[in-house]
Amino acid sequence: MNQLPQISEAEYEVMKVLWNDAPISTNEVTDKLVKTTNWNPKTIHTLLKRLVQKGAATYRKEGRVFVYTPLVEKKEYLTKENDHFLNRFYNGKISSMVTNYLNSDYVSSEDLAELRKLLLGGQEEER
Amino acid sequence: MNQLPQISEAEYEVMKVLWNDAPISTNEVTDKLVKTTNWNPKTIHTLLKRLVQKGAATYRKEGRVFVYTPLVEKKEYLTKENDHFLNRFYNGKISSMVTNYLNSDYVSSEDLAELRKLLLGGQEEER
DNA sequence: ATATTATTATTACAATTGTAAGAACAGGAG
DNA sequence: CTCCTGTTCTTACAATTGTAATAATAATAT
Repeated sequence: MNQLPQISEAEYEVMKVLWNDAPISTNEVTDKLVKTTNWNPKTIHTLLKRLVQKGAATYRKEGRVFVYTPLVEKKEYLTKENDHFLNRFYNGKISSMVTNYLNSDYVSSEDLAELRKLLLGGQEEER
Repeated sequence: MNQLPQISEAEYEVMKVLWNDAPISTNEVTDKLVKTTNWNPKTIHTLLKRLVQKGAATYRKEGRVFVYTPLVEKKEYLTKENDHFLNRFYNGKISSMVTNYLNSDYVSSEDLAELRKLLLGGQEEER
């Protein structure tokens, strides 16, 4: 059924905007990303177009302007990327990743505390 | 000083062999990878060569054969990839990643149990 | 109606990657 | 010494990606 399209790193930044604010016009997307990146608006247009080609997003004409909506779900996409990452580097086990992290002096202690809370307390929050 | 080279996904599979078994000859690398992948030996040669070009590995002639050794450390490389991944998808927070995981019915319960143990018990193992 | 402007569409181009094939060369077999 | 063969070196080539520039078109202002 699905087979999520492959979304590049730059394209993913655009998807984040769509996920947050869709339906959103070309110009709005551009404005947002020009602030958070150093991309030329033309570049952003290209990325939007590629996302549509790939089936990751769609648009409708609203007046003379295009308004975009994502077609792939963020959660589904993240799950795919998680899997891929863990399989590639940690044999599919998130615990191995965490182990590496614990040994690397690169976790902030808040992050770590939060992790503990998650795993001890109720892990059934829906949001 | 460092600036780790960028190692592609296929190249990374080769690096794993080097990390495990270096110093290791072209043919040994090839044999191993031919078993675990569906790559042509020629492809593996290309990958080895690219790794050397990139400075991720080096070799010495041993008789008429090349023997390879990694130049980048696995742990260092993993740390870099972790960071990159977490920044890209989870705002740098491993706890966010775990949250996503907990909500995704894709963690095995053993993996989860292990994770709990890690975070509760002593996290000061060196190996 | 026409010129200007805003928007979308087409084209560009180098680097990286996956995936090898073919050429060159060096050592061992005869 | 010459040929075969195993090993390394050079070249290939399409897809994807980052990063746009230029062209076409539609709407607006005059």
